Amino acid sequence: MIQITNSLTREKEELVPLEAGKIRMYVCGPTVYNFIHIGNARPLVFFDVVARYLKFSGFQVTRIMNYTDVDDKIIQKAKEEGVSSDVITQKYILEFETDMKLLKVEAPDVQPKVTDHIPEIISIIEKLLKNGLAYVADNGEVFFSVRSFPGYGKLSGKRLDDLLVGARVAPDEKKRDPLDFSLWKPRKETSEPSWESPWGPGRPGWHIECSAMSVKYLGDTFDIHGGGMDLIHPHHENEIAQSEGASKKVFAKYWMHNNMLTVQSEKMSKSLGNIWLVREFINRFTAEVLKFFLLSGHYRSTLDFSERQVKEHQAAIHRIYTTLEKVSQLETLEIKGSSNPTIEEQNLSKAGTDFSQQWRAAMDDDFNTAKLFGLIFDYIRAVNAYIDKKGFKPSPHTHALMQRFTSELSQVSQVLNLFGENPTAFLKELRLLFLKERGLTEKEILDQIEQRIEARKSKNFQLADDIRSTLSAQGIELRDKVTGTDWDVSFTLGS
RNA sequence: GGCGGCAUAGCCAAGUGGUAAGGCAGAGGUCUGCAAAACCUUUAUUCCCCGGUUCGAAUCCGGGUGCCGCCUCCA
Repeated sequence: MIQITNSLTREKEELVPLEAGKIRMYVCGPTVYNFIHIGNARPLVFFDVVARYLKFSGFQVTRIMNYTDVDDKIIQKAKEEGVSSDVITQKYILEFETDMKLLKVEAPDVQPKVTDHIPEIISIIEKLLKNGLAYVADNGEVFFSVRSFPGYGKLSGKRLDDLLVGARVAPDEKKRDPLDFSLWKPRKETSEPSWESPWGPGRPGWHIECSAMSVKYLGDTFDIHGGGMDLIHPHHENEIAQSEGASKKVFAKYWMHNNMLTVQSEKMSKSLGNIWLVREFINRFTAEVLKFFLLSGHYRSTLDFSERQVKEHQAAIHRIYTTLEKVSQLETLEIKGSSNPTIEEQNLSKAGTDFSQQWRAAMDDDFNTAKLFGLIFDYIRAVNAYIDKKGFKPSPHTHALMQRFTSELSQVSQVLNLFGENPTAFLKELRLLFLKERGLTEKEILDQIEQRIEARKSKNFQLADDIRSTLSAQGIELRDKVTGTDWDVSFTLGS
């Protein structure tokens, strides 16, 4: 049984699909006028995981995420750059797709654009007018009449009279009530994108697009609507008013909202200027580290970003991949014969059984990825304890135990979209990125290692140790093995 | 002013009535020429404060304090 916290009821509820075996979900997508930052990536990564887990649990999932490609900000940016809005939106849709690929996040089933759905939008507005929930102002602007919709405020818990006191509601003499919001905006300048409508040339308001596109692809009522918590009011509240006002049916059954990413306790946002672009982060630290970070806390909690946290997560993910690499080497080694499993082997087998059951339970419980991470580390410790026990020799059971581990992790990987890289290649990438961060080259390190090998041959341990400690101070750790000296990086140095 | 969220170790973080997961950092040990990785042990008598309910509360209730978000574009 999967439970999700429904923002609408503020309760954790059992997920019961409207249609057996199927889940239809809609998540608000980007306004395409800029590069996305890692705060924007949180819902992209999280709702991808939601969809993946639902599929993993046997549901057929349809997921829609829109592109908002008509908007004041786009028009403004187009003006600034002296180009048409299309130029801006086409560019940033491509950039968004690039970022999604860098993140290795699966694309939703449909990514509709507002500009391709003007007839649908007009048709909803007409329904709202017919139902007495909207009105046309003298200049051709169409407004939604908030006070005519009795359920207004049910998602955000806000009351209309309280909102008025907020004093930040823009006064506008065309509106019958200051809280009414725009469904259709008349064209101001011919250079603006506009479409013909029964109310003259113009363009849709912000909220109506999501109502029109969700209904088109998912029907009047669908299962899950997701987005960031900052969209609850007014965006999602208005979507409910429009959709339910037009169809007279329940809009979305479950509302899921991810919390914000903060920097020093302040929301990461374009307006505050404290952003890290997705591509910058990935180029420096990999998509794995970003996704690990974004899923390391529960989705309903704020997540604070700092460079220190990045290092800690790098160290954590390095630990996971180091174990995966060790295991992959043992996994190929099959020993024939028979023997009774040792106590260690029985324990590891049980750890696998526990893990298999517990990680699903964690995900069933409102997608608790943070708890799942804890379980992974438990399992990893059990595996390391077995492999690295003094005097360890592979037995006829080793192969199966390692395969079990790999197969459990690969199932988790399917769901979290993490830990699926080739361990050796990924660890190498981490090492090289680490060197790049610090302006070091692999050759410098290999040269140092050569010198140290010479020093050790001549029993000059003083020099050998000096080389080691110099490298160590730079975050490079040397490992002497029978086969030679390897090097690796230490992420939390200096923190 | 209204609505909502959060407060758990040095840092991050899970945990919604049964006696504090996990990661990072720290300490001691095993291993090692010295190290590293890995493992073992250890690090919060206590979960912002004050009351209450209960055999029992980080978890429920009441009252404070602090931080954040939304009410304007924001994921």
